Amino acid sequence: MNKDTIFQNIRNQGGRLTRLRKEIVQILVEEDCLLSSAKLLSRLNKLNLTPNRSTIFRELLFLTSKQIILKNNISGVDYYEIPCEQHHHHHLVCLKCHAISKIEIEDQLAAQEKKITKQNKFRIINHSLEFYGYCRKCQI
Amino acid sequence: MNKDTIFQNIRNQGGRLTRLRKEIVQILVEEDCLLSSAKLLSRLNKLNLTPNRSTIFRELLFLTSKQIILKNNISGVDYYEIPCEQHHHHHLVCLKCHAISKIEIEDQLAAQEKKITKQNKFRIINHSLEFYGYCRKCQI
DNA sequence: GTCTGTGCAAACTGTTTGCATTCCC
DNA sequence: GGGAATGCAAACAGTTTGCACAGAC
Repeated sequence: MNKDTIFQNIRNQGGRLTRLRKEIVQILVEEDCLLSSAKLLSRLNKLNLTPNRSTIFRELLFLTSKQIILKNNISGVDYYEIPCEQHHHHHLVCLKCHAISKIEIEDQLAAQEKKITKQNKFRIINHSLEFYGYCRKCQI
Repeated sequence: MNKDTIFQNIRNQGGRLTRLRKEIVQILVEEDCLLSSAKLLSRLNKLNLTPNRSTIFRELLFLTSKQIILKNNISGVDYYEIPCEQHHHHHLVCLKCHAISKIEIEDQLAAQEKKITKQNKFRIINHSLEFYGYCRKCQI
């Protein structure tokens, strides 16, 4: 999803296009992976935008509620990303430096979900799969 | 792993067997699924044990460090369970009532891990897979 | 002008830490 | 008796909320 489509989407849903909101979308589009509120804030600071943290949280809540971004809590902190409609992906999480990277693997999880739903009477909405370990830099 | 083996294991590693510690192990063995510190505390209360919360956290840290239990953070809160050596399992997490249940599915994740490690120079230690949705009771 | 978005301060949840006391072995 | 375990209070991180003001449309 490119940023202008997203802006249109926001307008269509009655949202306003403030500088902050546009920059946040821009940053998330460019990042193309999970980003924490703290990292997002420091990115904004570099653009001379110094919003209050509560504003960031509210903005991320807004974008999540409009289904523009997805929230994923990893080890206690919330991360956000723009979903990629074609390829559902997973993440590699470094236990030392906490870096997160995307990974695309073939899995039959979508197929499994149907089976699980049937067998367990549990209606699955989504899933999250993270691999924890040590990234290249942190292995030594 | 049964509780007496665990007690022996604790003794062997220099840990003491206090009433609290024994009850916590007992509760986790019986639960046989993820339990939060808060739920654990309320189970203990029913047994007329009213430890301080910090004691609970320290106890769970102790058991984790001794590899007797595993910690899994889901949506911002830590859950603990006694690992099951034969079958690695995953979890169904209800988005409404937050109930967590075990699920065993055939996956090739162990095989995938080797491939990922090779391709990404990322040494995987473990993974976590959770399915989010609505449990039987919460589906209306 | 209206209603959404924002800043500020304060509350909140889950977890961690320092220090003095208790009690297991 | 010595060291591990515990209670208590206080700190901490990440997130949420109430209220007043600012700014997009």
